[in-house]
Amino acid sequence: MSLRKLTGQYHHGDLGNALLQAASRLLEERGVAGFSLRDVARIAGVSHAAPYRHFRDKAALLLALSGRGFERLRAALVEAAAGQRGPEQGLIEATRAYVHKAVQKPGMTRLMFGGAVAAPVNDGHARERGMVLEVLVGIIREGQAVGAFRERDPEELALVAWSTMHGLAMLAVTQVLDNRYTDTAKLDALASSVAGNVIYGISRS
Amino acid sequence: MSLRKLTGQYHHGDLGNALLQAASRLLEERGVAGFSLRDVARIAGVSHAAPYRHFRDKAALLLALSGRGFERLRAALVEAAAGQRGPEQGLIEATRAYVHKAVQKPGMTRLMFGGAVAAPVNDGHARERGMVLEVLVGIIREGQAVGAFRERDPEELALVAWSTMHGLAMLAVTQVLDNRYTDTAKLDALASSVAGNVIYGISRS
DNA sequence: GGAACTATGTTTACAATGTAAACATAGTTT
DNA sequence: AAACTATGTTTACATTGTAAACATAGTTCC
Repeated sequence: MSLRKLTGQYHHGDLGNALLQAASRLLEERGVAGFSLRDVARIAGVSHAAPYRHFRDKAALLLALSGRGFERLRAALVEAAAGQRGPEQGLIEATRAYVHKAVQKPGMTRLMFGGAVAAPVNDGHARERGMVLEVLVGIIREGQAVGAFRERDPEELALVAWSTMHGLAMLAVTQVLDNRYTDTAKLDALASSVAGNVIYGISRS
Repeated sequence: MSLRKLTGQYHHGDLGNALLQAASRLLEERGVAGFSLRDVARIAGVSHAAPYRHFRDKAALLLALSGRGFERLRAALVEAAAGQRGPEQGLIEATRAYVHKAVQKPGMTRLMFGGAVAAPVNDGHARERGMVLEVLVGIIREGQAVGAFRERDPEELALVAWSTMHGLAMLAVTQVLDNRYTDTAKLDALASSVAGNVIYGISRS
């Protein structure tokens, strides 16, 4: 394919990505509920049936989109945890990043974890989710190696950590934390606090 | 109104509740995504427009439904925590109940926390949600009174607990805990473990 | 006891959506 | 350049949410 036709002619050039980008925007603007394929096509400036050349159906597009979400989440965790003093600090930073990312893209978060879309989106990404967990397992293992964390099944400890950060993130996204924690700074502080609590729990002695 | 006409005549007798019940069933069977008002009406055996005499629109029905969900969740927590040895055990039981209830009714859980439906459902129930939190705050306060839990803002500690149980519940519902924890007993054990960890964290000394 | 009133259902109608099918056009390959 | 393939567009249709007009059953008031 040639370079993108900026003149917007018959062939778009890179519609697949353009659609995903438009979908991402729409997702944040109107939420999972008010999300329509035809609007995505409209935003991308193509006919309403054009998306079907790139995605089998609506669910497939959303599946692809949430796939990106998982990958980015994983990357954010890795980046946050990397280069910290120790595993404890790494876990705290990961928690903050997790919550921050969720709140920053609530539409995406709901798509990924809300179960708003039919089966394919929920069942898919088993591997991607596994990779998110792997990051946490890695941190736990590190902590155990240094003698900071309790010696128990690393995956179970990782699930404890994941549950906590995930729960806070979801509560925040679902606006359960009304008023008091809408402020980013306060939410961030709460995230640290929550992470600290996990660490207390899984620490040795 | 007279007793319900079992003959299923023109006037149903108690359509409002029948609709909610049908909706609940449909929600679990097809998920939030494949949920249609017309199907609800079909199940209830009335015309597709009949629901509009009881709910302003689809969102209103779902709002009412999730309202019930919150109330039942609250009740389940209270019941689980009541009559336990101490606040610690109470918190553990509450956590188990929370996760259990979520997994038992995944459709409802997704409705309540998934953000799958437009604004009204998400923004509504601020009070109901607050009442769920209140139960946890109560347990925390109790624990502090007995000297078991650390002296910090009870609401913050309650949020720590809520985050953890909520996170585990959501991960389970979203089927992130593949294979290993699909077994109810194993999930239950994980819930206890997770609760135990929270308690370690918020315990005194 | 019937007449007006109100609550509750039904039918009809319509716009938006997801998706399939037939058609069109542009790049690519031979 | 001719055939092929990938990528868009149009047209068509079933499903949905919802409004409007109509129908019927309970209720209330004389």
